[in-house]
Amino acid sequence: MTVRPVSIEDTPLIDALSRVIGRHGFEGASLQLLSDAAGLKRASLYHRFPGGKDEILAAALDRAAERFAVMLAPAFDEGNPGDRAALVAERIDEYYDGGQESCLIVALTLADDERRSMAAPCLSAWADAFAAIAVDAGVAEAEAIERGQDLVAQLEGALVIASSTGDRAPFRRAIARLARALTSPSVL
Amino acid sequence: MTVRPVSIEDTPLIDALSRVIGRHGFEGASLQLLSDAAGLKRASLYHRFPGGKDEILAAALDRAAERFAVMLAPAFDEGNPGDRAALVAERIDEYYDGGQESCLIVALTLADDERRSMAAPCLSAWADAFAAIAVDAGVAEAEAIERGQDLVAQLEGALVIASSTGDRAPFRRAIARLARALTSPSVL
DNA sequence: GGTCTATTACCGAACGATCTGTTTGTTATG
DNA sequence: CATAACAAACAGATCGTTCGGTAATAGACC
Repeated sequence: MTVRPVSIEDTPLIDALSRVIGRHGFEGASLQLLSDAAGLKRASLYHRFPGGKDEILAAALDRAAERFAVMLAPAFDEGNPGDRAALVAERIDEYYDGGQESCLIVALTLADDERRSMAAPCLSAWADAFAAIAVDAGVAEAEAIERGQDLVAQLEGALVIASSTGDRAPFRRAIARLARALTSPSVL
Repeated sequence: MTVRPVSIEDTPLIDALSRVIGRHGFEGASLQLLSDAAGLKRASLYHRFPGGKDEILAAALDRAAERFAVMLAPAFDEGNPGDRAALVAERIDEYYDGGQESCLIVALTLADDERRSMAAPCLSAWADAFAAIAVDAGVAEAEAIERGQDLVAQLEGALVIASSTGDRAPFRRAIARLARALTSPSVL
């Protein structure tokens, strides 16, 4: 077996690159910015990702899907729906660092149609996880699905506001309300 | 007085340019794309906007502020808060074409820090207008402000979802719920 | 242990292409 | 005659990408 004297491991590397794409968008994330954030020269990035920017984006999306799966896992566990919702809310808060972190999904909104649709599965998984909790809390399925979507929208919008104005209060409120909004028997 | 044989008037020109910036972001909106959307060659765009892309962005933001003022005007009228909210909701729905239109504010989220902050006043005006309606409906001021922000987040997030997945249902629901959410005496 | 070789990560330098920003001159319109 | 629009080109920067070379390590062989 060969030994690889890497200067930065794959996981933190991809996380750093994801942050740049999330903050500047796919087109705005120039190799210069990516290189700076990674601590690797442009040519070295091509050694890690021979497919160029597209492969970097694919890696970022794979990593996002992986992190989303962990983040949303409690939604599909057994147990009290309220507790599961609270745990998911806590992990979402961690993932987005209390609203400071920008969202890769939002960033891809400004890319080509092809790349824009790459984020859709993440969004669906998110809404589905919320809906699963609501269903377990006794909410009718049709309404549970709507609530899931709407609460994802609430969080995404709060992230946009945080990015634009720096005000993280809407995100904090959305996180704080999440469990109640998912499990409440009445309308949202 | 001079005569100006323009091929496209300022207002529709700026609207077309705004759409391009909203869809591709400021960096992604190359002069090629802007030129195509405007039906004017690059050199002609420089004739209309001698300051280049920055002047185009400034014009787009001025126009957005103007359209926002019209859209939100009923919030500061007199009369039934519920009716005013419904009227504002209708105009928001028009502005974003039922969720099809992408939001310039979201697009600027991915720009430089300087340009990113340019969208903040629009966002504040929006939330303030919502808050004004809620206050007139008898909601305590502190909660009214929060509701305003949260409902803006709901709408922005719904626009993100529409951009990503093409599903405009969350936006439609947010519009439909707006008046009730603003004027309801209970919590959101 | 010492030496060779293969493999790997990384980097410097350059490539062609595209972008922004601008200029000059021409055509067309009112 | 003034203005709008265009064609064509320019420099300079930056884009994504490729190629060749360097340093460092691992295993093989003596």
